[in-house]
Amino acid sequence: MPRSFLVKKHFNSAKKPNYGELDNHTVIISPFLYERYPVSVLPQPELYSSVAYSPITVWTGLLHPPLPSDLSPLSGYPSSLGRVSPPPQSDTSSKDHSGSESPISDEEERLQTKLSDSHAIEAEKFQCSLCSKTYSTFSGLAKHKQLHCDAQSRKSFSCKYCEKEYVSLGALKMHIRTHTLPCVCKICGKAFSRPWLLQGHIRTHTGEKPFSCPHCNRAFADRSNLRAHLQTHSDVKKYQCKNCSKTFSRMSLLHKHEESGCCVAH
DNA sequence: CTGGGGAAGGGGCCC
DNA sequence: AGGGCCCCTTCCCCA
Repeated sequence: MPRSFLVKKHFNSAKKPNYGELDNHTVIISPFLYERYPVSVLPQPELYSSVAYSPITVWTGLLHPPLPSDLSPLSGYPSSLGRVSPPPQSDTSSKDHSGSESPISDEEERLQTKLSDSHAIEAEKFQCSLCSKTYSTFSGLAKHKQLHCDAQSRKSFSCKYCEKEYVSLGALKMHIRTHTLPCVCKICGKAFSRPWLLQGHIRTHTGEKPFSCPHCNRAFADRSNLRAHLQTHSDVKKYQCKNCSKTFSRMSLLHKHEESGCCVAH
């Protein structure tokens, strides 16, 4: 049964994924998750998709239409910042850059030499513009920036589907799941970004509510919802209006209160 | 209109 | 590195 209220309204649809393109991305959920569901509506084991979810599929062009070849996972390195983009096919070999071999490419080395010449004239020490650490040699500064400061201060991994950027490939992969939605409910076909989100969704089919309120008889399928419910038992709510000191059990309620004019009136 | 419940999204942390 | 989990937040619906 369609639950239209579950469909998030996207005010900026340009950034949202095309869910219709996700047919080939499925995830196998352990049958025990379905065990409480009536057998007649459960998918038979042989009907389970044999295409297990793999983050690798993000990069292998299973989406329709195929992704532009120039949008590699590491294509987000902003060359304008003087950082050399890693080879597109060597994303798993990034550790090589920290090995005993030269961690700096020829191109970057030339750039550093060029910069070194000009900087050496201006100062005896090489100072990191980000954390102010100083180094006696430019190579020392370059290594510091490559291994620490640059990587932490600049988001280097760009999403190929939207404008978001991340400091680590792992974070980017996590985010990309929100576009590819590889976890598909076999009961209703709804897709999710992570397996545990799907598990939580399956509880809406099974009716399982493992999180019980210690103060009343209510139970919840989601821990966060229980936490929000516990606020209703509290005399002093967690979220307080800074103007009238009224407290609310949820931030959304506080926001509603503020938008209703309390803050304007004061 | 307000408060609460249900469902879900997403970043961060830990193992 | 990847998966699981935690936590916070948001959205929608309903009483």
